[in-house]
Amino acid sequence: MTSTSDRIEGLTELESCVLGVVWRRGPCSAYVVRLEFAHSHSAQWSASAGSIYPAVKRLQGLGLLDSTPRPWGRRGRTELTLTSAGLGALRAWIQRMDSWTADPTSDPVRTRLFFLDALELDEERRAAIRKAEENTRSKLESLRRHVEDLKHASAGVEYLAALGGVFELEARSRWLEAIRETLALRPSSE
Amino acid sequence: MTSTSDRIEGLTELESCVLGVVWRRGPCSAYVVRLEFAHSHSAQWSASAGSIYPAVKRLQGLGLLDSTPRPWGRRGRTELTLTSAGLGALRAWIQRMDSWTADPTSDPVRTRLFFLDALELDEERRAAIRKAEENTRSKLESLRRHVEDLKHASAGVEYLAALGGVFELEARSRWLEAIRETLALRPSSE
DNA sequence: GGCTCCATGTAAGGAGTTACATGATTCA
DNA sequence: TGAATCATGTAACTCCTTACATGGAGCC
Repeated sequence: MTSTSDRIEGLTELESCVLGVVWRRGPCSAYVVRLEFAHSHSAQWSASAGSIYPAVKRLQGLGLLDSTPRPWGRRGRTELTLTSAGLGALRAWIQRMDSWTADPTSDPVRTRLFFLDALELDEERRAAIRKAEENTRSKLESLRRHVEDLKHASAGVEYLAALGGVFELEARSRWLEAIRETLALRPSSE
Repeated sequence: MTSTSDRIEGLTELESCVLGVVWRRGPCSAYVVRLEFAHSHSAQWSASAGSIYPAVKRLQGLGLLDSTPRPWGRRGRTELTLTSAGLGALRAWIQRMDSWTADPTSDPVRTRLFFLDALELDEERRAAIRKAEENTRSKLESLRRHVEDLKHASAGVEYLAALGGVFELEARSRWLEAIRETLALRPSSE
């Protein structure tokens, strides 16, 4: 038996984020939600129409979002608003802060380095690490710019949250550096 | 047109990891691969039979894994080995180190805190952050133990890679602390 | 003999992806 | 008027999830 309240407690991350975006951007179209996801600096979601529109539909079905049609051209557009149940679901999602959320995230760089010894030559290993360091450095630069923008837009919690990404990438940088230095001490396989 | 080589370049993270586990554990059964995933400290995959066995089948179909039946009871069991194409695919996957891998990961804690202001009271916000800090601290403890074990097992690169998780959780800890302190300075909404 | 792991799957369902389709608006 | 962009979808497909089924091995 799956009740509606079970379903609401088990919203996917994407569904919950949609609620959050509608909460923040006030009444807005699904397209605006889509852009918000597209502008996010994380690689998790593609923000494809094929994920957002169905998610919005599901949330409407659960009574968490309302849609009110606004005249616009001949087709009109629909504005989404949070229902009070939707606001409740968003708050519950934040407050529940399930314990699994604190697990180390699955970092694709870490995943690859886990199997680094499968490469043949030390030089290849060093090259892989260098590439990871360069990628991380360049992402860090653009993320820092983005976070500065948020800061100056006095975006409050939005800025503080985004700062988490900077902390993460800085930590990854230091970790890669540590690995590079440790490997340099290791007897070479070449 | 989707050629076989396209498919091999586009292996999912899970498929590539399966190759990696078979590479590391030598000839082994799909069940061993499953356990390896189950013991992983990241929350990404459930290591369900329904994901591993089909993934192994796909990798066999692509010629990246070989399976050789070994007698065992009446049903026998199958041992998986990497083909040379499989080893090549694993190495290519590591070396490609696609640039998206360096994006900030999608951290569920960060995602939630992004919408922290949707909560009504400052006390609720503080409670949410405290919970995140406690969760992170407890995960960090068990992860540190696990990493120490790897170190003493002289697991080389395995240890260095796992260390990345520790760096990540430590960074999250510091970030949460910074947020908590910043919020304490903010004019209260209560 | 029964209970609990070990081990290997399958079936149904759901969510997200890519790719396509369509129409309206804006601007050069 | 043609191109680009805004805006809203749909269809097919793939992978992962949950839940179930099965069957042997080891142990009390």
